[in-house]
Amino acid sequence: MAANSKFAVTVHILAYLAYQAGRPIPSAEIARSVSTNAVVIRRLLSCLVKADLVNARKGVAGGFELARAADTISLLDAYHAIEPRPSHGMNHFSPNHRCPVGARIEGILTTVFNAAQAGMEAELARTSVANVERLVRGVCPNKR
Amino acid sequence: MAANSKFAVTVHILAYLAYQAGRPIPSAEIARSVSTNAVVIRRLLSCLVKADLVNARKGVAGGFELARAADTISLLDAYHAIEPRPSHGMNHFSPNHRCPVGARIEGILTTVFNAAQAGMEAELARTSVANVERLVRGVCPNKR
DNA sequence: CCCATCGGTAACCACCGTGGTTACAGTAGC
DNA sequence: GCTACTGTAACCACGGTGGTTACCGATGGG
Repeated sequence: MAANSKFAVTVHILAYLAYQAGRPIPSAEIARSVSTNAVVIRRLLSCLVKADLVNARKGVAGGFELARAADTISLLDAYHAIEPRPSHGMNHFSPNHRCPVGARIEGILTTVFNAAQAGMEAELARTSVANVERLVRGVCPNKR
Repeated sequence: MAANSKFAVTVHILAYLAYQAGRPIPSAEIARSVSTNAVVIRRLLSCLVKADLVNARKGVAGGFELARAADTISLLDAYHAIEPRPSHGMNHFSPNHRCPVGARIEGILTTVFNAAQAGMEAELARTSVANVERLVRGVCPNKR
């Protein structure tokens, strides 16, 4: 997954849990909706559980449920749950420090990337799982 | 490159061209500053030339130069030059359309991603190559 | 109890994007 | 024509990641 596919599937999962709220949903059922393997779903749900966005119940008739009301879970919460620290691709980048440009560019790029990231995250924060659910239901989008 | 490393190197290139303005810079010299191979640099510069951000001159004493003043080239211009259409990782994502959630989620995600992308791009647009060059020189950042 | 159902993970494979490298054709100036 | 460049193609190696199988542990119903 291009790092965004993970996020796309995650939002799909949360929307599904919101849409089918009221009972525990097994990973196999979500996998059918996403058209992928149940393990892929559980891998992502494992992150969501660790971030306290979702509760898991094992055993017969177990499954997953949203841990809070859908309108208190933003897509930014989901993003942070599965993408802990955006590496910005700077790992493969170690310029020549003997060059005046190479010596300073790293810090500058970090600042630029942080700003860009913040801009993106601000947008993600504006949409909640409840918003997505309403869109799925086809009713008024009602952003915010 | 994690898709951002390309961008990191691109900004480095542009900053270098601005810093060393006044003469054509061969790719080998930039490669030394970035600590990578000259072909990698030329690959990216090829995109920048196609986007009319940079001019290339072949032959002896040839090299690359900024095509416009550094303060008229934003980092967003650079981003668009090397990342034409952000696929959002949605290529690997084809949910089950027989499920009400799967049927609608794709369009919703596209909207969400576009908004997030717009937020990021708005931030990139706020910084010009001249800003980066000034930061490299260590003088007043003077954003915008 | 025991068994069916479910989450949680490890292990492995295949694929793809991409950085690095070599090679070579084309071009421009001396 | 020689030399110093760009512009690409071709190839390899590596890492990230989606897909799959397998197995352990937990839970609750009979």
